Amino acid sequence: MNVIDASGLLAIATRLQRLSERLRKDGALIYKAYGIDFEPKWFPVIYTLYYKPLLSVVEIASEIGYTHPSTISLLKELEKQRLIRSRRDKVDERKRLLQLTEKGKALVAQVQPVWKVMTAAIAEFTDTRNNLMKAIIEVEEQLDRQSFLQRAREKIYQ
Amino acid sequence: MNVIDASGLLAIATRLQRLSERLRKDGALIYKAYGIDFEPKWFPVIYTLYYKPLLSVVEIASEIGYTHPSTISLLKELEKQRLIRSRRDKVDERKRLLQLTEKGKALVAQVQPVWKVMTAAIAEFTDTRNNLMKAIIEVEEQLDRQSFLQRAREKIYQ
DNA sequence: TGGATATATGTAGTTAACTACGTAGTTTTG
DNA sequence: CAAAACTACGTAGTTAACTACATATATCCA
Repeated sequence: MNVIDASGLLAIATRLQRLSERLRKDGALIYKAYGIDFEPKWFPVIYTLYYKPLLSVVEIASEIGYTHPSTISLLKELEKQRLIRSRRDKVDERKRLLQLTEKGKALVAQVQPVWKVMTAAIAEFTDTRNNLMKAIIEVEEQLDRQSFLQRAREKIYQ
Repeated sequence: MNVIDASGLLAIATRLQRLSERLRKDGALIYKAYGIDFEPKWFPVIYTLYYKPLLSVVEIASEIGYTHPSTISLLKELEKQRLIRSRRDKVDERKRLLQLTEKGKALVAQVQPVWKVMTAAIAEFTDTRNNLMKAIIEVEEQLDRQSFLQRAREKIYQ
């Protein structure tokens, strides 16, 4: 047992990050194992545009929970891959509207079975006494109610 | 509800990362609120050297679960801050042994109460139906038994 | 109705992790 | 006991996120 794992709740951010990276790395290998040219980091944008086919840059950023500069660089990469394309919004000239190309839609069709397998695999290893996905949702709810910072501030005076 | 949150288990890596960053950011603000010059990223090394006072670069890297180049850059920063110091191992000249300086130990003494408050706050918002820390530990156990990749591979032929 | 404010996008630079590779010292082995 | 393999550390370069700032368009209000 290493010291960090033994530190209990204090290292929770580090452990969340470590688990995330572990899953992401295997995710990349799974796409490869299926012979599909798809990177895990593309998932949020592609998945979002599949279900909401025409969105602006800021709308996508908000959907996927990234900042807009991060989103822009993702979008650039996906446009270079010809998986998405954009056009100006006629009504609001500031906006650039993004959508999947035919190639992008074909890729989604190709990855659908992999997403199904992944979902099944994740369901398998997160089906433990304390369900990870539910725990995440519950903690986010708690934090929306009162943030980590606010809670810590309150405890100063106790 | 955004598309990513609605995607269920598929976006679990993204959501783990997002939660981690949310906690880390608030962590930084909490240290500041207490008027302590301490960055969340220092935690793994400082905490490890507090409990295991003399370790080599690779030993620290392994303890905190980072690669050794990442660890080296963290160590450089902490040496610059004069919170840790190093010396060659007399027995094995390849090794560099790290330890906390007096300043480093004093800083630990100073942050101890903050860590206590943080632990209490984290315990509070993770005390939900599905306990987040326990869920992480359980999932890591599952993955040690059989990785995400292996599980996905098995499902190809089903 | 035009000046102030807000919103949408974009660019530049930073950061904190990573991989790949190189060198030096230690251990193993034919 | 010397060559090969391994281990420890370090550097260079990459990546994927971020913040800060800039510009253009739209909206609001005095």
